[in-house]
Amino acid sequence: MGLTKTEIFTSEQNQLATLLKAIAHPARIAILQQIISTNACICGDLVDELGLAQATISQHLKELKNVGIIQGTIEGVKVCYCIAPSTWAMLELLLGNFLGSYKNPKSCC
Amino acid sequence: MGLTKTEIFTSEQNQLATLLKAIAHPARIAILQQIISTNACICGDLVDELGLAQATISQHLKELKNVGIIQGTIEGVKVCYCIAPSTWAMLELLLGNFLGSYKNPKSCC
DNA sequence: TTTCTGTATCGTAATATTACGATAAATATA
DNA sequence: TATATTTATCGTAATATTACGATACAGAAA
Repeated sequence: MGLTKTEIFTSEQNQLATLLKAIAHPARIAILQQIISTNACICGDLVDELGLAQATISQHLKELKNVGIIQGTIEGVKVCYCIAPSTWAMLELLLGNFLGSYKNPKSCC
Repeated sequence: MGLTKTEIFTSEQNQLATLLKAIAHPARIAILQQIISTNACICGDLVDELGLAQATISQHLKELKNVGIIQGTIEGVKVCYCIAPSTWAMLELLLGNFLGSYKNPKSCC
């Protein structure tokens, strides 16, 4: 137990859940907001911006990278991260389908 | 450790993360889709529809209820669940702000 | 009242997540 | 070459999540 039973769900449900889980943490939301706002990519400035240890930030970046939401390129000693457009678009698509399926109707209860 | 440092993030970041975390599981996505599609509310039919034990479904419903995404009313022996419109709207708003802030530009790396 | 039905809760095992210090690895600079 | 800078990884402690059997609880039906 303690293990999500992915095999009983559709790949779309699993995919959306995986992407959402990657975003469902305030630190990772903050990281993404930083990457977006400094539209040029950001590096380890994140450690200064947020109040988390360098190892923790690196771990969060790894999670975002693993699901493909961000991508990084090495620039000398530093690493430059940015949003991966295709995954971002996929997230918007899946979420749009999901959220849009609820047509705010007669709330029945 | 092992405890998210919510105090260093904005309430908006924390709120969005909390809502997303509630949704970021395939079983809870499936539950919400069932509730939405049978626009009349659904009860413990969820146990038949999904392949999870009754205790597990009840636990997932509790999580969705705790963050206010669904609401339930007792109907005799059964319980009728439906989407809570205001929380759903809040989620759409916060997510729209967040996802919309990325303007798919010159992916810099 | 007794019994059945639907749901919630308790307890628990397996696993995952979060955070961080310490350290390694890689590149730049002196 | 030696040293500093930046990032990744390892190890680990604290906590959270997922799933389920067992059981409790409440209302309906017999």
